[in-house]
Order: sequence, then C-alpha cells, then structure tokens
Amino acid sequence: MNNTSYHCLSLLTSCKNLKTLKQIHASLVKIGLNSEPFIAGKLILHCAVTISDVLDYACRFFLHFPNPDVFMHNTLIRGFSESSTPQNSIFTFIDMRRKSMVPPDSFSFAFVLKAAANYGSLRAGIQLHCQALIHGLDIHLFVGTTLISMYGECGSVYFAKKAFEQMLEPNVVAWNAIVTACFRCGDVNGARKMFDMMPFTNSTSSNVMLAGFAKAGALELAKKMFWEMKVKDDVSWSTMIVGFAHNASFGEAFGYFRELQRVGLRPNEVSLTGVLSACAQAGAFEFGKIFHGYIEKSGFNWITAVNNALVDMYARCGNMEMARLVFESMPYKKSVVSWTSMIEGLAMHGYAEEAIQVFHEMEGSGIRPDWITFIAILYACSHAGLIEQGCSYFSKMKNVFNIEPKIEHYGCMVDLYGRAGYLQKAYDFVCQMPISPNAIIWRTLLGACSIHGNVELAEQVKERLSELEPNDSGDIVLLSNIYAVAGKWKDVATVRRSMTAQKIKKTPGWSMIEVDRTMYSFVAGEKSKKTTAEAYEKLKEIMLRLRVEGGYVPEVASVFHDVEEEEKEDSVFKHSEKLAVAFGISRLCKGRDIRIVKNLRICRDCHTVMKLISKVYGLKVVVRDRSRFHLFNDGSCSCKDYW
DNA sequence: GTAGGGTTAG
Repeated sequence: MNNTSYHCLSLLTSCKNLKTLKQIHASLVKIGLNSEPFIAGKLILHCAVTISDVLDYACRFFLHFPNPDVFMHNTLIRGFSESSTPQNSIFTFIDMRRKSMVPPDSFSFAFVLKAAANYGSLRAGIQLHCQALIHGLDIHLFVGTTLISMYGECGSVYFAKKAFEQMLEPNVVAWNAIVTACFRCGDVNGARKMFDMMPFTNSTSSNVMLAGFAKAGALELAKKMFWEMKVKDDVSWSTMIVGFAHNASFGEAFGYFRELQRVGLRPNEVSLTGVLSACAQAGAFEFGKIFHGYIEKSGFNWITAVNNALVDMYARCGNMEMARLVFESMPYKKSVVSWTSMIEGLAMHGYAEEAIQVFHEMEGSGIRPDWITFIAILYACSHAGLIEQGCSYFSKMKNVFNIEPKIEHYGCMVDLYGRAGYLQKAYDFVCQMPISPNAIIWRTLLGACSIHGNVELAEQVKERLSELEPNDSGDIVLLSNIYAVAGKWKDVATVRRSMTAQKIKKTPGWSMIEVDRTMYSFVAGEKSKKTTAEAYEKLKEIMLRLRVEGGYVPEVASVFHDVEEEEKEDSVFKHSEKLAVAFGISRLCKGRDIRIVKNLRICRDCHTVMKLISKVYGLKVVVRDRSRFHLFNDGSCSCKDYW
C-alpha cells in the first residue's frame, strides 16, 4: 500500500459525518482508489457502522461495487443487523450466497444471526443455523455463542440448549450466554441449574444471575445472591438499582444507591440512570433535582444515556421546561432515545403541535426515527384528536421509513379513532389488522366505548376480552361503569355479582405526592394512616369551599353501583388523588405547585375538582395519571377535557 | 481490517 492509500485511510478514520465522507469518497474516485478492495472495505465500514444513519449511502456504494469481497458483505450485514430493518441484513446474506463467489465466514454468521435475533425471527434463525452447519461453522466458538443468544432472543430455550450442547468446548462466555438465554425465555430454574453446573466462576456470571432474577421480578432471590457475593463490582450494584427501578421498588433503588456510596464506591452512569428512572416513575421531582445536581458536579452530564434519563425524569415529573433545557444543552449528539423522550414528554403533556415540530427537527438533524418514536408521535396525535395527522404518520412509518407496524402502533390507531368517537371505524380497523389483536387492543376500544357511552359495542368488545383475559378487574369495572352511566343498573348488578363470585378484586387506586423530599402515598378509601386522616380533614374543608366559591356539583354518573346520591358522592370523595391534593394544600408552602402521580386514570369528578381548586386556591396542580399529564391552572386543564 | 456473555434512558 502506498502513501496516498495511507493518507486516505487516516482521513476516513477521522471522518465524523456524511458530508466529509462524501468529500473523501469523491477524491478517492478522482485518484482511482475507490475500487481498491481494502479502501472500499474501510469506506463501507465507516458508512454502515461507525457514522450513524448513513447506511443508505453504504448500501448504494455497495451495489455499485463490481465484486465486493467477504469483508464488504460482512460489514453491510453488520450495519443492517443493528438498524431498524434487520431483515435487510438477512437479504444481504442471501444475496451473497446467490450472486457472489465468496463463501460466508464465521463473521458473516455472527452478524446475520444477530440480525435474526434483533428481528425476533426464529424461522430465519433456524434456516441460518442450517447454513452454518453446511459450511461447518456451527461449531465455531463465536458462531455457537451467537446461536445460543439468537435462540434465547427468539424465545426458544429448547434450541438454545441444543446449540449449547453441541459446542465442543464452551468457554465462560458461552456458559453466560446459555444462562442469559434461559432467563430471557422465562426459564428461571433452567438458568439456576446451568449456573450451578458452570465450571467457571467470575463476577460477570454472578451479575448475569442478578440481572436475570431482577428481570424476572424475583427481587428476593436477587437480593439474597447479591448479599452473598464476595466481590460486588459496580455492575453488580448498578444491576440491583436498575432492577429495583424496573420493579417499581423505588425506595430500595434509592437505598442501594446510598449504600453503594457508603461502602466506598462511586455511582456510575448506570446506577444514576437507575435512580433517575425511579424518580421518573414515582414523580419524585425534588429527588430528581438533587441527582441532577450531582450529575453536573461529577461530570456525568457528558453521557448521552444520563441526559436521556434526565429528560425523561423531568418530563415525567411534569416539568417540560427543565426537560427541554437538558435536551437542548446536550453536549454530544442526541440519540434517537433523546428525541423520542422529548416527543413523548410533550405528547404526555398534550403539546401535540410541539411534539410534531420536534419530530420534524429530528428528521432534519438526520436521526432516523424508530418504532418507539412512532408510538410517541401517534400517541401525541391521538391525545390531541389529530386524526388526519395520525393517519398520515402511520402510513409514513411504513412507506417512507420502512418500519413495519407492531401491535403497539395498531393500538395507537385504535385509540386515535376510538378516542375521537369514530368507534365503528376503530372496530373495523381492529377486525382488519394483519396481526391478531391482543387484550390491550380490545381494552383500548373498550376505553373508547366508555368515553363515548356505547353500550352495545362495549358488550361485543368485552366478549372478545373475556376470551383472552377473562379475569381482568379493570375491564370488568370499566364495563360496569359503562352500564352505570347508561343507567343499566340490572347489568351493573350482574357484573358485580360475577365479580364477587369469581373473587376478582378491583385494582386499588393510589396517588403519590412529594412533600419536603418525602413521598406520601394515598389509597382510595384507606383510613388507617395518620396522614390520611389529616388529608380527609383538609378535603372536607376544600370541598365546602369549592361548593360555595366554585359552584361545585359532584359528577357521580360513573360510580360503580346504584346507590343513593349521597353515598355516590362519598364514593368519589374517597378517591386517592383528592386525598393527595388535600394533603398537598395542607402541607406545602403557599405558591408551590402541587404534583401528583396516580396509577389509574383520573375520574371525571376528580378532574372537575382539580380545575376548581386551581381557580379557587389560585395554584397550579399537576396530575400525571396512567395515560397522560393534566396541568390545572386557573380553572382549566391542559388536556382540554380530552383524555 | 470485522465477532460472542452482565448493568444504560424512550
């Protein structure tokens, strides 16, 4: 290789964006080096892997290259395997087998199997396994390990174990892979068995177990193992903290975070994202701000993942100004997660237009939206009643971005039509879906029937739901409420009786509020706690003032059963968000916003009460319910009563 | 010149 080639190579490696890359490519063409296999390989490696989102360019270059070698094929296969269209990785592999004279090597299989795993296609995985067998590469150590992981990710623990058994000399990585595969397929006992049989011990293997237990929700097992571990590295601690956050054990997430510092370790970026996720879910705004301060001080604000967690935390704590500030001052390139978090945050707050604008900015910045971005944008449209725009994004996703809609996207579309009152259209849409609808899809439609009081359709939908998940308390309560609003008390009674007979309990509603850096939770109808008693006292006073000054009339139409008016009032009076807001008014300093997080959807009556409180008491109330944010200010809500 | 197992946000 001559000096010019070396010069071109070093230019390539330092190149960071498509514009410079195009310039280098042009000069390569000029001096005739673009057909040099080694240089061409490096060029394609750069487009397909190193610089993000220039895969199209890599592909075009590849297609025009006379006889691409195995390296170039592998690189393109690798680039597609991590993209939002892993199928293209498999197509490239097939093309290589059909058209090219170069046989695949162990790298080809490692990459293309990863694509099958990312695509979640067991069928493709098995066919590729056969191909590997034909080439005698199925027993290759790296290929074998990738086979195990692929089968695990495609949900077949049986094939994963088979692939493991066929390995000649499995090393520690292969053992860890089979344990992870068992966990991924929900085979916790299998994972434990394999772990006990392992001829190696290192801390990675134990961390595999911790992560597996935590993901399976077996926190007690994870804790037991964690405390028995002689060497706990920072991954062990981070794994526990993230595990707690995922399982809604927020107190323990914070506790372990403190403890890791107490034993003399420093928090790393993963443990920080863990505690931020706990803050985000619990709506712990004050805690979140403290962690933010720590992140700034200790220099973790350079890490994209940490910033993304901050954006999400602020958004879920109802502070979009701070979310935006973090988002806009991110030092490194924003990732697709950064953009999506921002879009979702805006959408949750009902700022649909802004969410759409950020989506366009994202397109302009060259970051390709992925399937979750589309969920966020469809959610924004459905919650703002932007039906035409929602439909156009849905088709754009398929036609422009080549992203195959998943069941979640179909769910958004059902919500889009249903919420806006096009119930028949929503129903037809469900019937024509190419994927068979799951319980969530039908439940979305049932929710729409509830909003628009369509009893007939609700009954049909509930029947479908009963086939899939017969004992879901939420569905039964929803149907009963639909009957109640329609005044069909006989049907309400029948539903209630069957619920009692089958011993189905209603999911208790809870609300949380942060006062003086302490989280207080309230449960509907609960009377035992001291804080609850305090809240009840204050609530009585508030309701009286709302009646006198705000002209409040209780909205009790959806109350569960046909009882006297006074009793109905009493029933909505007990809702946890009312207790939380009363507690906030009683404890928080004047002028402070009240922020509440609730696990279920806010009811119509509570919604009215919050609006009146914001007017009569002259304060801002922010309620994050199961599906979105409500910002109550001066007598109205940011959701414009559309939720 | 490219690869496999553990924790990272939406």
